[in-house]
Amino acid sequence: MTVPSRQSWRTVRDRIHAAILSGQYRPGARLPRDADLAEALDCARSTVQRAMQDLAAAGLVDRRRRGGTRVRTDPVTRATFDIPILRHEVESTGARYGYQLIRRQTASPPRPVQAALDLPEPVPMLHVEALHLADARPYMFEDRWISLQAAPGITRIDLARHSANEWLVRNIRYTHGEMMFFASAADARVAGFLDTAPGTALFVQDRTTWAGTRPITTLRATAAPGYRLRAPI
Amino acid sequence: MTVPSRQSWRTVRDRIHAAILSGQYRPGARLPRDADLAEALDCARSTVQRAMQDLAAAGLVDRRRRGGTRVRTDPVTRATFDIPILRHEVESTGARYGYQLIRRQTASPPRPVQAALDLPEPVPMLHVEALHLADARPYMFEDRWISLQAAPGITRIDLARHSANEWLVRNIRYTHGEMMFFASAADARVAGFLDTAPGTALFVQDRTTWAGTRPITTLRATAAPGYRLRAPI
DNA sequence: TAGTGGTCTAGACCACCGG
DNA sequence: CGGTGGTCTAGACCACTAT
Repeated sequence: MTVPSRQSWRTVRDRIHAAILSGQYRPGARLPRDADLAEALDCARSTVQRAMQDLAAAGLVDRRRRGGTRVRTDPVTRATFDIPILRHEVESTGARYGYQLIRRQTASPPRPVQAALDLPEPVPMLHVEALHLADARPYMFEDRWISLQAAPGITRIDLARHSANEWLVRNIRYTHGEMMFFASAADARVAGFLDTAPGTALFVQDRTTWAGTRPITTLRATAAPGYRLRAPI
Repeated sequence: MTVPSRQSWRTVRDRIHAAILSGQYRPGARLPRDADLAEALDCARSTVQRAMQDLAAAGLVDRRRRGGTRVRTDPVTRATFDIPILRHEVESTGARYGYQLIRRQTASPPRPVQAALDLPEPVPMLHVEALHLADARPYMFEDRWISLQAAPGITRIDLARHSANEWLVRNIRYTHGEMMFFASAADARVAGFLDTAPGTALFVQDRTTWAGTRPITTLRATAAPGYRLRAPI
């Protein structure tokens, strides 16, 4: 008869986690194999498997066929964070979201953009510059290049009213991408948009997305002073 | 008879993902329920479940009991990144790692540190300042406070030879924590350590970790100019 | 309250890799 | 080659919630 032991895989995970925290299994130590843990914890092996999968994803243990499961000697600190639609990010702080188009034109992207998109040769793309506002104050300046091949529909959008950000995220799905975060001193132009002094230290993110091998868009977003990116770990 | 259909859950996931990308299921649309998808894709329901779990974790779909699975209208951009041990981060670039202790003393933490750790009242902690080097050049300046209650063993470590970073990560396990990233202008002292001019825009990360409700350590790491944090999405 | 996802079980075979 | 994790299956019951 099926006798579900009423313990979720999370409980099993936490028990194993606690055992590691307590020092029962030291860094580098090998844990019992799944089957034995399952017996000890009175659950099915697949439940242990599910729990271990989570611990491995969190970077706490390392699992190898034949090699067994070991407590990682050098656990990585793994953080996950969400980049929401800017409108929601702003509104979640209680501020009113605003948006302002600065530039919209078709052009051939400069070398750095070509490189970021892995373009072998220049292809006309849509270049958009926009300012996102929180309570009418500058929040983030966006400099974006959009592939007309990957997102042809973008040309029919009134970008003075709708942010390319939102349209793209809602209409063009990506398979993968890359983000880069760094600090940069504001140049005169960006400083002007963000209403700050040139040279101010600003938080910048570059983001590029693809659908398969086809680039969709690459973006440089420069946040106004005071911006912080949070991530739980 | 058991007839494994030789398709991994990843294949099932990718087929569903492709169907969404192709527009077969538009944003907001409801997907068939797991059981029907399983039949259509000729696999077990648990395989579809595993695939959907991944798509939901990636933020592409939203799953609710009774409500079914829907393509997210506002998919979040979710990034995961690893914060490795600095020694490894430096060495992976081909550079030689160096480490230099600047300060080590027991003291009562200042207000901001108390607040970050949720400390109701001041408690003596170990304060460590150190400089991490890449090929003998400044790489990152670390300003750390360590709970003597959570990590008593740290007092026996020769922090002039071993970075607190490495010892903690190898010996004290945390249950959760928080990271914050932002840009900051170098003050005179940090500028001196990082061999740059005061006012330079620098990439800063604050990191705090707990074991349950007990704080372990809080850290502010200021990277030398040029530092970039990468994250695949 | 009915329908859907969430989880558990027991068993099987496979893929990888260390000894 | 043998042992371990990875995955799949079929079936069952549970938990949540949209209707």
